[in-house]
Amino acid sequence: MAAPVLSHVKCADCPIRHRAVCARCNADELDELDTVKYYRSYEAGQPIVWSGDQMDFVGSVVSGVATLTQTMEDGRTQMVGLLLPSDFVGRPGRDAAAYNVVATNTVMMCCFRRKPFEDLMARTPHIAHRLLEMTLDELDAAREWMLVLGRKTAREKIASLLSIIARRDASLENGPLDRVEFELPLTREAMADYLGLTLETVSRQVSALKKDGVIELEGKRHIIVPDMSRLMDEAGDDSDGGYLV
Amino acid sequence: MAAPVLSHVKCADCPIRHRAVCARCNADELDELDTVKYYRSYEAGQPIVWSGDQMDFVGSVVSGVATLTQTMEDGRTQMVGLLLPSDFVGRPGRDAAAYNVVATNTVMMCCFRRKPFEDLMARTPHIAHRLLEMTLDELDAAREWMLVLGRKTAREKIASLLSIIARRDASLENGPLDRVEFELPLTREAMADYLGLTLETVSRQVSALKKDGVIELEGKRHIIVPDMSRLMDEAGDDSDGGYLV
DNA sequence: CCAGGTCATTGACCCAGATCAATTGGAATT
DNA sequence: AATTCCAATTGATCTGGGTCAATGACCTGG
Repeated sequence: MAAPVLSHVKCADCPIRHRAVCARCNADELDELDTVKYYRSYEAGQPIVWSGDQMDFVGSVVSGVATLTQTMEDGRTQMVGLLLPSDFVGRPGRDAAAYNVVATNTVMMCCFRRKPFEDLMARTPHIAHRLLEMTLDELDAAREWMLVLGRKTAREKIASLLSIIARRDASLENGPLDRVEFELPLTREAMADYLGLTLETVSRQVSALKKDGVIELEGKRHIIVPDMSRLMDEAGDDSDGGYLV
Repeated sequence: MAAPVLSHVKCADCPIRHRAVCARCNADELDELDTVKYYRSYEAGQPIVWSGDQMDFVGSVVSGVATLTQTMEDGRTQMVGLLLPSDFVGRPGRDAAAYNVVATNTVMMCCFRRKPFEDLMARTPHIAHRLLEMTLDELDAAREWMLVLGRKTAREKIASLLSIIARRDASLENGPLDRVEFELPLTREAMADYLGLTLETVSRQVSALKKDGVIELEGKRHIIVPDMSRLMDEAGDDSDGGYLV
């Protein structure tokens, strides 16, 4: 996991360097943010924010993976976003969280108190502009996912999820795109919640993809994709973008 | 359909007064926009923009209804948004459209050429800020819809859709919230595409809701909801927001 | 007033994925 | 090595919604 390209960013302690927030910020602006910045880590399974809670910070994921979920009273839950390192958390201008954010493994967050962040945002067009950009990306991802949820078969859904994670992972290393290898950051149940399936169906379809040689498993979580284009075919994916919230 | 509250907006010709774009703009800014503004109407079924096309304008829907859809190569299609009067179309900063936008009936659009609009946006924080706000609303709507697509039954899906349209419509008139009456702006097929169902299932579930007295039909498109809270119950909806893209 | 077209309803049957239930396989604890 | 625990697999069965097909209900134009 080499450091991404984006540089000239002041937040020196963050390995990911706030790709999300700071890509176009200059040092002065970041100095200001540094004064209200803090780090916090969360254990696997621990809630980071809960739907309806007052949200007093925004920030980005430094390491680990967190999920964004929505729940009905009867317990049915749907994941609406997956937060990987460098992803931004929080909705400037809104004070209550709309979703549950839960750490799936040990998560390190780099947080800014919301008020100062919003003040800074109001004064520096760069940041506001960058945030709009990011929000549009998330919107695209959400809408791409609507197609997955509404119209794809279970097998295609699994392939779509694996393909998104693989591509996202592969963009960090930058080897050739045919063979990709990665650690699944989700339990079968979490995958099911993302895909609108049951965990049994997820398990069956993963086994089926393995039997058909589309993927290889090492243990239960380590996935090897011998041929990315094959996987993307299985996903029924014409998209080349590959966003992920 | 009385004119909404938002005022002090220069775009005099638009009945809806650009709630979306201009809520906080002052006259000077709007004068500038007026010089690059034009109107265009589209007939039922006519594409407004096509996925992948160069998008040279942004704008808002003045009247009529349009759909935002995504399609797979084999023809499966998923609606990812419904555009009602006052909704904004276009993604500032992106030059290619990501979805198909199609008029479902006669649609009047008020458009701004994209370049001048973006220039204005870069100079006036209000507009950028408002746009971020709107995009966050759309993101919430998309994510709410992910729950509908992933976890709700066919009956709940129909109830969710009717409830969203009814609430959106009812907020324009402002009678009591128990009895609501409105014209469905979608064919059964379009509803199916929104809900990730087939048109037959949509038809069956609409009939079922009618048989159970949750809704009444007058013709095929005119819906009467005698008791909104009943309908929202059927939708399994705890949300009070009721966003719609 | 009838012909043809579009949109919607309804029925009969089927299947992908849900549900219920038993088992396996590690990893951690004792 | 035995015990617990939890994630995951696998099997058997059921069902909600898909599929295929026929019919109805309006329109619009001739």
